[in-house]
Amino acid sequence: MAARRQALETKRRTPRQARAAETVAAILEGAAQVLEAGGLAAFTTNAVAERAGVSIGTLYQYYGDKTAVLLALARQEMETALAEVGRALDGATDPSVPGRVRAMVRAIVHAFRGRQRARKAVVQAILAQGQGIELMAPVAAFIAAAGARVGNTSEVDLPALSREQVFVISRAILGPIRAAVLEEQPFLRSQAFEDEIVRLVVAYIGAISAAARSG
Amino acid sequence: MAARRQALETKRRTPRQARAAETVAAILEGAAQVLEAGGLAAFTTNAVAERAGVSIGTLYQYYGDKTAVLLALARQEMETALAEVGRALDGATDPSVPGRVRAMVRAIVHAFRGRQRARKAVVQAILAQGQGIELMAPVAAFIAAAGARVGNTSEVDLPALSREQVFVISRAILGPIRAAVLEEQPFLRSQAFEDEIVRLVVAYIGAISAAARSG
Amino acid sequence: MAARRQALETKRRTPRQARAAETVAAILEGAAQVLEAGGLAAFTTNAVAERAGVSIGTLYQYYGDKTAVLLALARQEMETALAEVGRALDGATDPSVPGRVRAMVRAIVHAFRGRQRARKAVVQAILAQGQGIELMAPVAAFIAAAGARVGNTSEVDLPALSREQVFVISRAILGPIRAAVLEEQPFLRSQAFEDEIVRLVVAYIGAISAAARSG
Amino acid sequence: MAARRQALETKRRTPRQARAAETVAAILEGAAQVLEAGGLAAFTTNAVAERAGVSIGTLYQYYGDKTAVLLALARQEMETALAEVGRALDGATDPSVPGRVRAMVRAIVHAFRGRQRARKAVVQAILAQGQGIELMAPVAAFIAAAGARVGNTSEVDLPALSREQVFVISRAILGPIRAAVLEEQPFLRSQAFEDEIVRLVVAYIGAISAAARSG
DNA sequence: AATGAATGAGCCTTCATTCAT
DNA sequence: AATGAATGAAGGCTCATTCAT
Repeated sequence: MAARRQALETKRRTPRQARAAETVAAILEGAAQVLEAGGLAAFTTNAVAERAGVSIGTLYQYYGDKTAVLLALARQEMETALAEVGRALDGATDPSVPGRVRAMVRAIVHAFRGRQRARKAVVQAILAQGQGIELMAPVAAFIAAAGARVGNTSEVDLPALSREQVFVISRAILGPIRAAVLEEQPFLRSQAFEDEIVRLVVAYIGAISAAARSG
Repeated sequence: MAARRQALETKRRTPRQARAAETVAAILEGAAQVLEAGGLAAFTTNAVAERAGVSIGTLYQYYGDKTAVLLALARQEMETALAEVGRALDGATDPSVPGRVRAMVRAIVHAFRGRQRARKAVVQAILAQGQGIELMAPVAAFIAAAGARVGNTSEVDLPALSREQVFVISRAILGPIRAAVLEEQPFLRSQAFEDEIVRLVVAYIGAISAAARSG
Repeated sequence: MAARRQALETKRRTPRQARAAETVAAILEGAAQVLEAGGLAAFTTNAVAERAGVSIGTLYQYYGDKTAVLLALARQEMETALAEVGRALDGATDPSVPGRVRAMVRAIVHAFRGRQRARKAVVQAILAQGQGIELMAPVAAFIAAAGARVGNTSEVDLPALSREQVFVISRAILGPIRAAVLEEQPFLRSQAFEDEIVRLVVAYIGAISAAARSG
Repeated sequence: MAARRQALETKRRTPRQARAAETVAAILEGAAQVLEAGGLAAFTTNAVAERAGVSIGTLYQYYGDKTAVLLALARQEMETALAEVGRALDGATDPSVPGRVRAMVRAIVHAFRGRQRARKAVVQAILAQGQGIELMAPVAAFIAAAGARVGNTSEVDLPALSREQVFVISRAILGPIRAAVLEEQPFLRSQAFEDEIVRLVVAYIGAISAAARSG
């Protein structure tokens, strides 16, 4: 797992042909399956290649090293989740602040298509690699933007958020969910848990707003 | 070709002599130093033993395997931190709810005696091992108890907390700090960051209290 | 800290290419040479790989663990020896019972292509591993079958043998030879030794036959 | 297990006091128990010392190395067995050749006080150490002497035995028993098995005797 | 583009043995 | 005589990665 050449460029070869695109998809699917089946400990490049039905050589044709595969999988799932959050925000039946927050929380909780073990493993790996920041960046940005959107409502009067506030608000949403995933908490998908996160976030937003008014 | 051994009992042999106690201390200090210097990747049993100034055999006399060393270090630091939090709570100059929360946050932020890399590595390892829950349990219990203490104040009227509430409140404190540690955020020890966490927690407590009154 | 693996399946990967077959042969030849040169104590996987001219990783690509290499070598030599015994029995110039027994004894004594140290080491290892039975089974079966063949002669009238009788007759042949190998007795290949084993076996067969007639 | 200084001198210090004799006995008893409980794989000097209730240092005060302990145990059991065989021979109710052989076989089969696992482990170890000869020597001598005693009967006319004959006759008795022990054959203590060994030995003695008369 | 046999650095762990107390 | 903490050489084994085909 020592860093080699281009550990940050996720892909080594950009697929220009349909066949190659299939191969890449197969590899990521294989990676998710290996993770789901055996967790991080089972995640070896050879295992992924075998599960994906490609040779180990082919895997390395597309991904420079083991980490790149993991990162690519994480990125793919993150984008899917982000898109879902966006969709949830736009199509929220309840356009109030709590309603929107609830929609976001629900979308995030249900991300990763139900593969909880794989999700846990990806989170662990990302954290262990210390690459949490890069991957979290778009999420934080997204949430900051969402915060701005929330601010454009008559309900609350939200000022431009400081970096600490963006950080805290994004962790206030992601943090409890991530922790519940890692700890395999049974209430992850429960209504009560969702309620509390919403309460936390809404209360915080309210506090910021109140401070801005009075300050 | 040989029998395995239990990997969950942290210690293999309980020191009965002063010399042995020194050895154990040396091993944990060595572990912390290795982690601080090279992160998780450098954390090999041989490296720890060498840094500790003991033979690899001695290390294994006290710890059944590599993980046990890490866990012991984590436990030790956690207890130290918990004790500091308790001291901070008792001796808080400002006995108000925000004052107490601030004291807790500050104690946690400054835990691990400033060894940020080691702290990060320990957190990563604990998460990667999936043993986050066990180690976090006393922390969560502590915070829940602290929450109860807060409730016994005239300021707020806090009901008995549900498990989801205990979970969310403990993550609301620990989560942002942990994330900032893992991501090596520069504002970890800043006043602004501390302010925001306090704001988050106090707002949440207020919301719970308000809900209890009206509900 | 890692998952273990099945240790009883001798081969891990079945060679599908000529190159792989050569590698497997090289490993077994290396194993035999290491054993011949240094006995069981020198039999380390690293030594075998080096002697075989392959990397340690390659060795483990074909054999799951150290024992598997030893077992594979034992099996290979056993099969060779069995084939030779069969050839000796069929082509015995003297078709009488003593003649056939003598042919068997001679074939067994001269098995393992003269590598006495390697043979001794293999026998020791097999015994030490407690896997003597499995490997001896085909030999015992072979001898039992040979006994039946002997019975189909006009000379003797041999009834179906009990399991104890098969056991004793096979040990009566193999036992002294094995003991002589292990103890490095100088008379192992001598005419006198051969004579005595033949006498032992023939006398026993005669006694069984006589008992059957009178009983 | 590499040979060190005085691997052949079993004992390092001759006990001159009762306390020391007890210690030695405790060590051998501990060794037998470890062997019986966990086989050869569990036989480590530390385990033996612990089971014996003495410190590892004390063990090394009496036995120069690990092998010495094993050898001492083997020797002790062998002497006990030999004494029993002698008693069996003298007190055999049936003084005929078959009667005496049967008494010997029975005594050997029931040796090692029923600790079959320990017995198996000791046999394996002795064979693996290549020290089978030394330990077998007294047994072979004993059997040769017994053979001479048998010869002094009116029944058979047994000449002085050649070394090959002594070897073969002693293996004809010990070999099947040893093999049955190693392979954990269920019929080890059965009447049928005893019968066959007796038949084998008696037939062989008869054949030698007949050859001497005619030759 | 794909294959998969081969590589080898390096990790974890065991256990016989020593020696200061 | 006894103790037991400490030693450290040595060995089994994994797995990311390469490269000839």
